[in-house]
Amino acid sequence: MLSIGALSRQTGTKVQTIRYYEQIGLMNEPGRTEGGQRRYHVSDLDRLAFIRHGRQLGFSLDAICEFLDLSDNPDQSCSHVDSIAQRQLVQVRQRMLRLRALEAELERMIANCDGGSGQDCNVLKVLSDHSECLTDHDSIGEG
Amino acid sequence: MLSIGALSRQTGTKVQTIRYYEQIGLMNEPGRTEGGQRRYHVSDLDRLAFIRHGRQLGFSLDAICEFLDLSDNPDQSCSHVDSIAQRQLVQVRQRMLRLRALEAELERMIANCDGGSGQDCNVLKVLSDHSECLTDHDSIGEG
DNA sequence: TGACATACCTATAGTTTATGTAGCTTTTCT
DNA sequence: AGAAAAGCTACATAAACTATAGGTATGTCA
Repeated sequence: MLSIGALSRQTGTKVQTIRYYEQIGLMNEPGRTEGGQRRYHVSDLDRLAFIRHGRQLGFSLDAICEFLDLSDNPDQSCSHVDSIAQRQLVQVRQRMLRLRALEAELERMIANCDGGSGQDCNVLKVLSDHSECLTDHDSIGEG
Repeated sequence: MLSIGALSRQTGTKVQTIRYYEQIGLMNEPGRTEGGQRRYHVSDLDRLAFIRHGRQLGFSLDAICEFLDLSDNPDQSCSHVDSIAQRQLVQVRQRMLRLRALEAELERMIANCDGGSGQDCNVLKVLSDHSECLTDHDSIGEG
């Protein structure tokens, strides 16, 4: 049996966050000691690790909820889950492209700076460029 | 001159969000019509597009504020610009590293998912197996 | 010109995903 | 036994939006 602190340490999740996940129904209510402290099973640890991993990959708690549902009743089709992951991958790739542009611009600015003359800053230009982003307007939140 | 709705459509930003950005000082207060409606210049559109792209890349509004400062006062002292740019560059590179790891994982997830039943859904497998995960533990929020 | 739909306005409250704090209780360690 | 560490609830705060209510402007079509 694990205390909430043990769970916290082993998953890198704040204690409060674990309680929050319980509150919103993402984690099951665990058993309690006589004195009222939470005690978890290893399966809870797995579930929490799953959730955190999903968050690290950028999935919303809602999406993770769907993953967990599928995992709880594995007879359903997983195509929906798959499409969520696909969408996430598209976003990740778009972000990388933009980051590369931004990296180049920052490097250029820093180089110019060393040269000592007055600089022009194109940071805004590289990221305000609309040409390659017609498809992802709705992609800030995830689904 | 663009209405707030036009700005909204062209950048994929909710009208409320644009007003929110104005409220917190990220967007300048635009001119108004006689009747009190906001009217924007194309430069506002660029600025907003920049902000949205920055957000899509995971930068906080604070960080975006710094970028905008660089762009607004390009004749600031070199050392100031340089230090901000350096710091942001570090962030950008960290972000790219993380995204590369995520990309690999998402690819792994999606591979072999034929939309069949959840029994052998790779997405779920990848999410529950943390061992091959290269992403670092504390990297969920942004800097 | 006038009606009407649509877009816009302000103000306020709610959402998501947590994190922080206060004041008290339980567990654990020596 | 007594203290320190960890846990408890409840409430507050944060960032970055998003929604709603109730009213006003604007633009278009007859």
